[in-house]
Amino acid sequence: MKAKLSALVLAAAEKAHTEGQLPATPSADILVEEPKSESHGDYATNFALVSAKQQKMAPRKIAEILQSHIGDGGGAIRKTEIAGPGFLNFFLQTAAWYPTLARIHAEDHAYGASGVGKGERVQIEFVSSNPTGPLHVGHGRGAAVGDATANIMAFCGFDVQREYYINDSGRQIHTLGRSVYLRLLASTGKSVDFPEECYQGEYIRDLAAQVLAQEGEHLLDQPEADAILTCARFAARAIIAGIRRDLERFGVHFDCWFSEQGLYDEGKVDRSLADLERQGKIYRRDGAKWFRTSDYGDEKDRVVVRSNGQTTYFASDIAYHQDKYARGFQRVIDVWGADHHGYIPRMTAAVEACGQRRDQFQVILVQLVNLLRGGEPVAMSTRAGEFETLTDVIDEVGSDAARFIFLTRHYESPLDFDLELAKQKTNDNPVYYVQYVHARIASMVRRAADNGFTRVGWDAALATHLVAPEEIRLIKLMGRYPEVVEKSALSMEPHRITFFLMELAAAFHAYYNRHRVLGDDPDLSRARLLLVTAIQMVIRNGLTLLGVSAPDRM
RNA sequence: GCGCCUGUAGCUCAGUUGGAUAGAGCAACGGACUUCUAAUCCGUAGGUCGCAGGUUCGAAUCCUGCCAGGCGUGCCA
Repeated sequence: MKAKLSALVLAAAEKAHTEGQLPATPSADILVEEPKSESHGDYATNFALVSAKQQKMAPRKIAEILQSHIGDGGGAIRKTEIAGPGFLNFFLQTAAWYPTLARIHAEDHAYGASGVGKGERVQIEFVSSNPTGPLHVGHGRGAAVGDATANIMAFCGFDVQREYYINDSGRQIHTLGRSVYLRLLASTGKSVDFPEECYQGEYIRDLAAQVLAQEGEHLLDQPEADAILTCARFAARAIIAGIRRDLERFGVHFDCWFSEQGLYDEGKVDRSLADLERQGKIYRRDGAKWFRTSDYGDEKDRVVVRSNGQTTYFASDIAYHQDKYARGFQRVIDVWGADHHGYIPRMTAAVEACGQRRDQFQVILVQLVNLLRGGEPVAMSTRAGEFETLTDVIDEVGSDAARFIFLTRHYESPLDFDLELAKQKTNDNPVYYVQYVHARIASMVRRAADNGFTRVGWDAALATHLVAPEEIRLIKLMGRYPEVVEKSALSMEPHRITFFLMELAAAFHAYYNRHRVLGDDPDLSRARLLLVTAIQMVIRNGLTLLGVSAPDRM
């Protein structure tokens, strides 16, 4: 409808220009938008205001000329009105809204989908938590944001791959192995010092018991270095398996689990460093090797090989990102915790130095989660082992509530996650508010079937019974959904869909309380069933993109 | 010091990418269950959009400078 009006406005302006009423050729980017207030019509254009300078004419005068050429849009426009400084407002015929409803019924599960992504190959890498302990709530937010973004982009025609990068190499894996080994020694009765830098959580003791059960007593007779390596490999594998389980529970599936160690094993890190060194992008200083990231906008150069010969994480990250582009992704999106933001300039620099455009690398920086219980902060420290794990939170509040709450805020703002609030099945908790719409309508459909209203398909004649202002408002609102999804995909902001769903839910609940769907008039009842089942489809489609279920009963 | 993020109603947050009179939820107050699910709805009240300039027909939105909070700033990961 919006596009149709834009075309109409442009045609009118061109006609006026041809007839000599407008001096300049009208530019093509005509903006038609929905005014906030209904008194300003269903749609409005600011063409007259925007083009006043170009046309050298008063905005209201331009609007008048435009108005005289607009016509009735093939019967869709009831009236036009010039208002304020020069807006041209459109008031549509009631019947102009029915095609929107027809479209929802026709497209059903696909309503809201589009092809704006044009098949662009995009990779979204998210969570990528180090395999040294279970996922906590912060990772949950990254998982919800990454997964929903991937869903939404895929729905909009992007070719999306989800990836998890496993940091299974380097010092913290060694620390993990050492932590398990020391707990293992302690469990055999030896008195050992357990250093502060080791992982303190209870799960380390469990892993120690498991590795002992699998490897047997001879593990203790091995040289310490070998035993630690065994423990490290065992623990990392077990923790990754646990992470994978937690994510499955959370409804998150990855297409690819990518191993950092694999990059080393295949020589990709060495090759990448050698290439860059040959190109003069890496140099030696103070016994270390430095990458010239400052040539690409970073504030200073960064070490890739330390003077002790060990590579830094940055080195493998460079090789890793090169590998992503080598696999054919046109755009790479990394979802990181906000505490990594200092890493963005150097990673962007590295991507550019390796021959990609800056805009082919994007970072979604997810702000921190403050976990609360009844308003009181819950301590979260991995080292002290007293953190709330994601799986505990899912146990307590459920996957749906957790995912929805993670997506009720722009990812750039910090989030207070209150466990008590998330559990409440009241209107404090927006997830149930939205799901309730779906369940209520499902219940109505069941009731309708009992009363002999077999589920009716789309029927244009029947739809003309929908004339109440609330009904038109609902259709209009649903008509906006495809645009919301598209903007959500292009800006990578899933919360837009969450807020849209809450708005649609509010409009539905208000309608429900005011109008009876299943009443004495069979045609009216059938017409209203057409309306509410469309709402049900839109709610379900939106919840699905967010990774939240749409229940038939609550 | 420098960099990134944030600042909107008592609280938690939206704000259609520069539009008209800035919106929700919670909390407060007053109402609606003999009803298709009250996990709901209706109403009242609540604002110097951090502050000061600038850009223009028009600014919560863009630019500059301040103020406040969070995070970062390693040959750590």
